[in-house]
Amino acid sequence: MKARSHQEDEQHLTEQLGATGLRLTPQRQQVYDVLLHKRDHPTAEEVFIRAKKAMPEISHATVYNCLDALVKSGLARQVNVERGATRFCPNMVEHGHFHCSACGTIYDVGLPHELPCVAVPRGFKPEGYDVTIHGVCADCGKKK
Amino acid sequence: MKARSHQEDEQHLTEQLGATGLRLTPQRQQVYDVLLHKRDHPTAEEVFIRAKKAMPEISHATVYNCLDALVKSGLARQVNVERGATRFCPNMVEHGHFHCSACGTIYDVGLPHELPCVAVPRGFKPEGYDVTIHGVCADCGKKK
DNA sequence: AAGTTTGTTTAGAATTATTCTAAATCTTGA
DNA sequence: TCAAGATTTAGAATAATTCTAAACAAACTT
Repeated sequence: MKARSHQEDEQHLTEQLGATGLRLTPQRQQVYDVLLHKRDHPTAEEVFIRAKKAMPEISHATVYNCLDALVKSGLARQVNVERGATRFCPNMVEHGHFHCSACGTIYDVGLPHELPCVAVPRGFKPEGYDVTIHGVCADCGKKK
Repeated sequence: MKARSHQEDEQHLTEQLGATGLRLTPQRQQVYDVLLHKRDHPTAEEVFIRAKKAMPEISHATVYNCLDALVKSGLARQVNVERGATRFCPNMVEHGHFHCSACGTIYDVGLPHELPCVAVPRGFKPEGYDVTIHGVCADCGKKK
């Protein structure tokens, strides 16, 4: 993975948001930092809690707004693996998610490159796809 | 698709539920009928509304309970394509979902058979997977 | 068949997740 | 500097789901 300097990071954010007609604000920066810092697919609520540590005045609605802004500009993805809160993932490299039904953890997993050839009906325009694998992770498999 | 008689249908339900330690109740039958009748990936709320037509006394909690029972016994699948209510699908044949970002409709789509070879890390036990394709459906593509 | 256990349903309360609202603040450009 | 548009905020409102305790129902015991 290519490491980016803080400078470059900010530039990247500004560009991606800008391309969608959105501004880079301290709140959006902060929310993005939270996603990058611990890539455990947090819910909006979890992002809110973490963001508040560095920015106590940030509000609930703003976190939702920021997350939406990041998703719209291609800086993060929504992850819906089960009933309940949507989760967020800043990994924009093509990958799937492994959801452990025992501990609930979501792991990023690689995908074969042939996947995009799913047969969508004539006239349908695919723009992206999500793959979720359900099962039991190595840790939970052992514990049992 | 193999058509099943009402008789056979009931037997199938009883068996599948039974294997999970659950009983076939009129409510579960009704909820399953609703799913089979209109396969448009309804939310629990929509199932509730439809089920009430034939069974006015059925409660909200029961619909959730029944849907969970059906999912646990392999008679239906949960479908989570975006933020918001979980949807349900009685099609247990391997397939993916195409989610139209314009109209919100979810279509069942075929999947290539090679898919299961996704590379899960050593020790992980995959039990099933979901594929969702996001994009614009044929109808919405035209309208624009 | 009566009693017991276990599973299921019910209404409604409670909780969780998300969106909305209106006012305040900030940015940008004229 | 002023106006327009974007963003944030607190809190209210709504939506989605789960919980609770009581009533029912089916299956199991004796």
